[in-house]
Amino acid sequence: MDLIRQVIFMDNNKRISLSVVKRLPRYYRYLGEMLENNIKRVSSQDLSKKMKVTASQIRQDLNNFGSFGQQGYGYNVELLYKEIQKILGLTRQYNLIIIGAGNIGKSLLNYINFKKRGFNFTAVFDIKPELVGTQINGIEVQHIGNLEYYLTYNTVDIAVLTMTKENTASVAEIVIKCGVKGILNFSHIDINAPNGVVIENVHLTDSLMILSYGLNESCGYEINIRD
Amino acid sequence: MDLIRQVIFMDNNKRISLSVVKRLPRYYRYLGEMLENNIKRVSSQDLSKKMKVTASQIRQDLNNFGSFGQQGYGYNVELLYKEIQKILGLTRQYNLIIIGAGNIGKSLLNYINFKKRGFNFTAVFDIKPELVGTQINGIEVQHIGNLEYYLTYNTVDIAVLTMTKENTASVAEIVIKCGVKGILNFSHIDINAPNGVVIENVHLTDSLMILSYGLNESCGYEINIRD
DNA sequence: TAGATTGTTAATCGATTAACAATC
DNA sequence: TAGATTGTTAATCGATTAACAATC
Repeated sequence: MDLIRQVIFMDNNKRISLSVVKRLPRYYRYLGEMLENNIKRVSSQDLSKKMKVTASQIRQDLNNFGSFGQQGYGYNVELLYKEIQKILGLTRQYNLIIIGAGNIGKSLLNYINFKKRGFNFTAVFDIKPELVGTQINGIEVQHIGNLEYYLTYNTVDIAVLTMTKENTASVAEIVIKCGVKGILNFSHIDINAPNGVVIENVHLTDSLMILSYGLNESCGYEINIRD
Repeated sequence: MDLIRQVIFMDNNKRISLSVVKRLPRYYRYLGEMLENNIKRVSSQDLSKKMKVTASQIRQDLNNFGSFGQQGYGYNVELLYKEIQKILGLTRQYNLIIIGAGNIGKSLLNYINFKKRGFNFTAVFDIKPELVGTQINGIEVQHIGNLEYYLTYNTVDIAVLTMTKENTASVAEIVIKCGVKGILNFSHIDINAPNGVVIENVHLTDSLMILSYGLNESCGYEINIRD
């Protein structure tokens, strides 16, 4: 759901559209699988068949960031994998906090893959007094009142918002004020973010509604969605 | 991440692009809020300011489905809300099953809003024997071996896949074979679906990677993403 | 009626695909 | 070298925005 034309400006004035950026994790995943299967090289055509995109798009996408292939040969899988890793910023570690120790918050904390990728949860906050002091996957839940203090003395890269939508606006304000530059928003409400703050929304209800639309053949639609 | 050009064909041969469909839940949400606040009418311009999209886009989007406004007046909030509800197929109930009783599966089962919207969980399956027979929010976990039998004798609209990616392909195959037409896929792998089956992917790792890209200012990017 | 705002056509803009020269 | 495949430019396609006649 694009509010505003979504672009990322590179310092050399070349614009990388969000459509391109959103495809990178998928390339990264396919290349990772090939790497595991000991596949050494891949042409844009090979990859296009596997991924069901055009070879043209793959080459265009990659060439936004540099020339990683070789004419007549294709791409070295490991090299390209590592390049995309760098482009995506996955060579560093990130500190994440969760605000809202409900069910979704808990599942994220227990999801082992994030740590493997360099996304480390360092703190959890909740508004409910009865949750404060309890441990989730080794992290003690703090009261939301501590949030601002915590942010002042700790570096946080990404705040994950899993609280009710009523509190989202005020919490987002604190988090942004304290310099957090990335927000993963699970609450079903929009966040007003200034430039320089990146927001990713995960709206499960929206996803179900889109499914619902697709399923609703009673009104005569024929469906052909993929994403 | 569009694999294939994403369109939905209406029976009158007009194509509704997925970009349009994906915006509908957001319109629906804003109209719902207005309704709660007793706002009776809204012009495309009013709405465009609130939602930070162009008025033109709103009118174009809506006119894919019919003429719901009135010149010189705008749109009746309640009427438009109900129209979008109908378009999205939210006037009926859906039966959902969850395959994978892990943390994400559990949080979805406990998420009260789905029921309110007509999305009812009717069964849960898992491969782990120790989980079978336990209750989650009043639903007994069944062994995955029962899945095919269950699908044969019960109507299921949407299967939510929250298991490990290793089992996703085989489970998806069963589910599709048994006639389930909607899949909400949380596992980090692509599902090969035939025409007529709608898939929504929720790839949390991808979302984090996109955030990571946006945060990575060290390589000189200036960021301006919204979604 | 006059003002406002839709529905819709036309113009623009951006993203995808095709084509091909460069070159490994 | 000959064949393959990239990087990149040009062509196409689709989505967004602008404009305005219709009309409430």
